[in-house]
Amino acid sequence: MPAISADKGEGCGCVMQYEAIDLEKKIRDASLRPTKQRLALARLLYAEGNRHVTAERLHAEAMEAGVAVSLATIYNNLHQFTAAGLLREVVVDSSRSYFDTNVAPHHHFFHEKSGALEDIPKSALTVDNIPALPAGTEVSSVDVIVRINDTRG
Amino acid sequence: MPAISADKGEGCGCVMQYEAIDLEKKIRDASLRPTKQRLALARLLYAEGNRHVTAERLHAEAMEAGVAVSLATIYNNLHQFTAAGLLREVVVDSSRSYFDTNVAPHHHFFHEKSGALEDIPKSALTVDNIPALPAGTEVSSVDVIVRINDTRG
DNA sequence: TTGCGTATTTGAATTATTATAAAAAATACT
DNA sequence: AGTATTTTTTATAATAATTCAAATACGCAA
Repeated sequence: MPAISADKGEGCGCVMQYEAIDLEKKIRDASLRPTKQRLALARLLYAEGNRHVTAERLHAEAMEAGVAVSLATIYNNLHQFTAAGLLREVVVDSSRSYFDTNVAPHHHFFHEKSGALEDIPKSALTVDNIPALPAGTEVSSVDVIVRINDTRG
Repeated sequence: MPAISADKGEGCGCVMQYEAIDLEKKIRDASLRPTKQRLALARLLYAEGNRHVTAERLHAEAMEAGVAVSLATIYNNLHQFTAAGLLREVVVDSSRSYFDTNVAPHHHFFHEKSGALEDIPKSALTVDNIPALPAGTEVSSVDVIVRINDTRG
């Protein structure tokens, strides 16, 4: 195996090169090692706009992209990214964890039937009059989930 | 074992009697049979004010109260009660399910460290300006979770 | 480059939950 | 009451999501 490999040979790679450097910096700044697996996952996560991903889904995408990573690695990295503020965990369904690449404060629509998540910008929704907190505590975050279903009637 | 037993012998039992009748009606109205186990669980759930319970916890309480119910029964009943509108499932932590005996619309404080849940009355908090929903969908519920932590600094 | 210490990866284990199938209990019918 | 029918319970197995700890690979210093 050559020290410097092209991974995916096709295309000019210019943009990928920029992305790669960008992502590598992102990872280094989080004091994580830019390993082949981690970079591949970062590429999948941050390639195009904001995403809501489950571990299972990311694993499938990695396999599909020809990167053989174990599920345990997926979980490790999702949690490390979350701890570093590169991802945010969204709890909507008690049976699985979703990770959101949008780490700015915002809320969510959750389509109960399909399991799909959609961002609601923070500015598009207001939460007011939060009552006094229990003594000795402070707000860590305010999560609003608007659960929606198909109209029927 | 006598046909009519007092279960817990101490005390006058008057209030318990009322409660028992009340709970039996509640269960019957949900088209469920008032079995010994189901009644015992209902008693534990609705004995005193609103509660937030996990399956594991309810099971422990049942055992402690001398009622031998299997974990499968706990899950069955929690789900049946939820389907009947007697309980509401609250998703705060993707690793376990909480069931809330308060089925009126309201929100929650969630203490991240201890895992404790506390109700916020619906009237004590306002959510406004929910943006337009995706086409063909309607709101099923709006859940607000105020995640809190111990003050430190 | 080589070797070392630590971060990372991964197969195996663990946990919460659900499914199954047979026995027990509750209700319905007569 | 006596019997049939249906619901419920439970032991056990199965599954899904997640975590653990041993083995590996990486990045750095010499």
